Amino acid sequence: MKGEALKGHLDMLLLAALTTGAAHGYAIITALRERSGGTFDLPEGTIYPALHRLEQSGLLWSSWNVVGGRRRRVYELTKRGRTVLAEQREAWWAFSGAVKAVLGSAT
Amino acid sequence: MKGEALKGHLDMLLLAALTTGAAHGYAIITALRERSGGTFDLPEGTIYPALHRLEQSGLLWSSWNVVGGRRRRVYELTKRGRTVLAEQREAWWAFSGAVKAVLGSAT
DNA sequence: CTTGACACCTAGCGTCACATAGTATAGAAT
DNA sequence: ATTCTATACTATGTGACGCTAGGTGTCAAG
Repeated sequence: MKGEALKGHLDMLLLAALTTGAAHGYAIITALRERSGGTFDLPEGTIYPALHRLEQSGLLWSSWNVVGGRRRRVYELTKRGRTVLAEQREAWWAFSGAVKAVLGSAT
Repeated sequence: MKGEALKGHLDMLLLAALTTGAAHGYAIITALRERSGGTFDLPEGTIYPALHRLEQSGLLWSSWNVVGGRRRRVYELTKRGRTVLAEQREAWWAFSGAVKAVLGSAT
């Protein structure tokens, strides 16, 4: 993973990572790394601001939670978050389909 | 198509559009629109600077050409352009595969 | 003689992933 | 005791780049 490939798709990935249930930032990083087979190994400076952005937009909500002396901010999808995720999923299929079409038109 | 979905993938699309042969900027816009079924309807302010960038990086070369009183700058892939395109293709498959994995892990 | 398709160019803007650095706890290692 | 690693979050700054918005000019059709 390099460059700006993620631009515009990160929000969708974060929302998608939360469909399986609430999670805190660090856990999301780990989950994305594992589910993507190591492709998405995102730095903290990428995901924390993104989570804040998503919460501010009303797509996530968070609550504090202390586990073993460590405080965690646990995020969960809002209803709007689910709706937006569905939209972004569709947009992703359109996008990736279009890319495939362009790439494939001259293999 | 909205947002920044294209970020980091535009170069690949432009290179891919030129695998079928030389073309000028305007024709590339049209080709991308058609091949993508209308999904990629890119403004001139997007593709012209991108083409300049690619030429400066040695992935394309261009020559002027006049057809019916209209001047066109015709672009063609360089050898390095083909190589880079191949790399970006692979990167795309890795990327889109990883996205699919994350999206799919909780349908 | 205006409209619209063709064909190119560039200055500047805004977004956003990422780098970087700092704070803090817990457990294991030395 | 101390250092290291993993966990966990915050804040600020930067740079790339797609896009907006403006400009130039040709040609055919109405």
